[in-house]
Amino acid sequence: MADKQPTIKEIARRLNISVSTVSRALHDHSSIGLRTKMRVKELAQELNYEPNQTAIFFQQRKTFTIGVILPELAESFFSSAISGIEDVAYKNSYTVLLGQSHDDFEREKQLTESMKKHRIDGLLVSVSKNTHTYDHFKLLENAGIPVVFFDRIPTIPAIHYIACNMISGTVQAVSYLLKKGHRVIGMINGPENLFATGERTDGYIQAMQKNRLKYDPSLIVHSDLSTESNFEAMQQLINHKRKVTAVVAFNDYVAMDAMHYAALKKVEVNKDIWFVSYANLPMVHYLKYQPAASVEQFPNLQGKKATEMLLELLTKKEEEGDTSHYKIIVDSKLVVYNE
Amino acid sequence: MADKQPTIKEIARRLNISVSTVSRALHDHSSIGLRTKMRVKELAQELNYEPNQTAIFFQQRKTFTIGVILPELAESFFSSAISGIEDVAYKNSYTVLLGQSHDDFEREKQLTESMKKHRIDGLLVSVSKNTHTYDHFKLLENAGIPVVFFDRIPTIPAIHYIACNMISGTVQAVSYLLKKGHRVIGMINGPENLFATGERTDGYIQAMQKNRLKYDPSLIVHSDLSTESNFEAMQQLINHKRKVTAVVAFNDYVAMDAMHYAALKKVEVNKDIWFVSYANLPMVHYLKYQPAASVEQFPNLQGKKATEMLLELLTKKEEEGDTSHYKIIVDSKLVVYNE
DNA sequence: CATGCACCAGCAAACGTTTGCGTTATTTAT
DNA sequence: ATAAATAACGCAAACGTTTGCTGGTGCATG
Repeated sequence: MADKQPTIKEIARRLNISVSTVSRALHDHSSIGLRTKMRVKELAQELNYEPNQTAIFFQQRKTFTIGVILPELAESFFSSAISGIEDVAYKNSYTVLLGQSHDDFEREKQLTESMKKHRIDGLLVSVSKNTHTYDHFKLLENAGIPVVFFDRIPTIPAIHYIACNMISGTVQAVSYLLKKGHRVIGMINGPENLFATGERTDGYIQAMQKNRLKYDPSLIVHSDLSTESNFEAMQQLINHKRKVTAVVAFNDYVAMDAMHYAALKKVEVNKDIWFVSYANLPMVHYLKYQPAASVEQFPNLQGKKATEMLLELLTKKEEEGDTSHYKIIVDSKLVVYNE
Repeated sequence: MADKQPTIKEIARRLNISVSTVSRALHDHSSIGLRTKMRVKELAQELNYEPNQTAIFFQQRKTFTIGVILPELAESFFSSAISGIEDVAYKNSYTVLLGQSHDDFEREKQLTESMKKHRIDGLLVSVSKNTHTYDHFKLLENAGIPVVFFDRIPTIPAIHYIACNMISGTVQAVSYLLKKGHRVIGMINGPENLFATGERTDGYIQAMQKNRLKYDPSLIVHSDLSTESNFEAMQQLINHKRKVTAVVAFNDYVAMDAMHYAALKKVEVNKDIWFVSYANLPMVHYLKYQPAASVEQFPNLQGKKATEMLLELLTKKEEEGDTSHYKIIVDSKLVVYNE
């Protein structure tokens, strides 16, 4: 076992021809005679020759590998995304190098370093919650490695990104509730430093304006997304001086906690109070308390688009010069459950 | 921007010394004087030198990369597993190359090929449902690339693997139900060709024997895991000539379907009929109908252990000779929900 | 004063491929 | 027939590192 892998050299030696000829023969280069091509290919087959990719990577200064850094693989949003990423990469015979930051800024930095060393051709990243500086990404770009951000994108200019516009979905969500007759709509929003939090707020306000209703800031409460914090937020809404009959929750987990808390306080879900949330979960239908609708963020699609964007950048790069930045926004969309 | 990456050569040129000296200086080799070391390191720092890993990989015939092939990243079981894998790999400064087979045998083969070309140091794999031959893995091993199987393991000898023993958990599950007074316990099992299906059956039988009860094969029905099939299976159990008061479901999804179907048929869950399932899901607590208990399979742990095993094999390899095969079985464990 | 021994540093090969250019036959056009 | 074009292949450099071996100092030892 463990035979030495045959090399191009070996083939050349056996056939008494030069390595360059073998190489060209294997690549169907036009300057090699049909006879020799055949002989080379046959022997290659016979010896089970496989080109040494590491040698090729080295020689070509290209690895056909894209790095992916995201916060947490176990989160269903990201695992859907990576699934889409891998699919597109695979179809284009690229390979995926993986790293999770666990929302740790330092680890994110280390990962970018490590990936740079691995000479990835490009990077896909969804930044950690604690990322506050972006030099580590700039470093990659300066080294000619394009970076595409997805979903969690930094608030800096001159980057490529694809993100989901939470505003549209939020507008739809709030409008849906308004149409159902709700007038006092609460929102359990996320941590204030998150981009996605701001978008939800904007969407809420826009929807109110569109319907010529007054916006009451006290109806938007914030949670750090822990269960306790979610409970607390829900408590605030229940105790609000106005009677809140509907709640837009930051995501499904928050919604589940909120609904749970409401039930505890004898506020009946889908009777006294209604919920709309953002879809991270595939199995809302099996839940004890179901939100009436949920905003879909298309993680798989985002992953795919991001990868396509990156691959595009990789081919464009050869042609140089272009300094424009790609931005794609996919609209989120409200999915109303047929109760 | 896009400065040419400085090389060891460049440093040598600037310092008027040889490349070998620079290389050794950077590695703190004992045969280099302190003075030169300092000079080299300073300049390296200044130029922002980074060793070209692809060159090193090539030169050392080692990539510090492990491949991971699994069926479906979006499945929570596997995303937990990969999360554990990445963690251990990262801690040991290994890198993870990713591929999903989508339970497609051909794609699995292609992935192993691709990974072999990438010269991964080792492979972690959970085989696809349709994998019926294993030559593609043997090929890797013959090339000196160790393969460790996890969770979904082939039924062939002489392999390294880590798997979860479903028997123990199943015995616990059935025993639990027996202790609760149930005497007619149904089981919705999976496709018959799956290893995990057999183990569940075995566990069921063992538990019955242990309690000196007669085993009734007609109480075990099979599903292909689709919702329709799950419904059908549940129907069979409900219509069974004996009155089934408890059901062990293949996994949480199956359980959810089964419970849903039971409810539709006016068989009240956790009153007329009780469920135990296998935990793929983190949020059973939020479900409308909850199983009374669930068998934990520790995907994250399996991933970790598998990676540790692989890394161990990688270091052992240097010492050669050892042809033994590692096997680790982690026991599954029943988690009873405090209703 | 010669010998030996640390100590430092350089030379060159090697890893496996690709590719620009040069060389030799062979064919084609004039 | 002769120059010119073409076909088929080889030479050697290059990609960036590591590493075995060799060589040259300076210094203490015999």
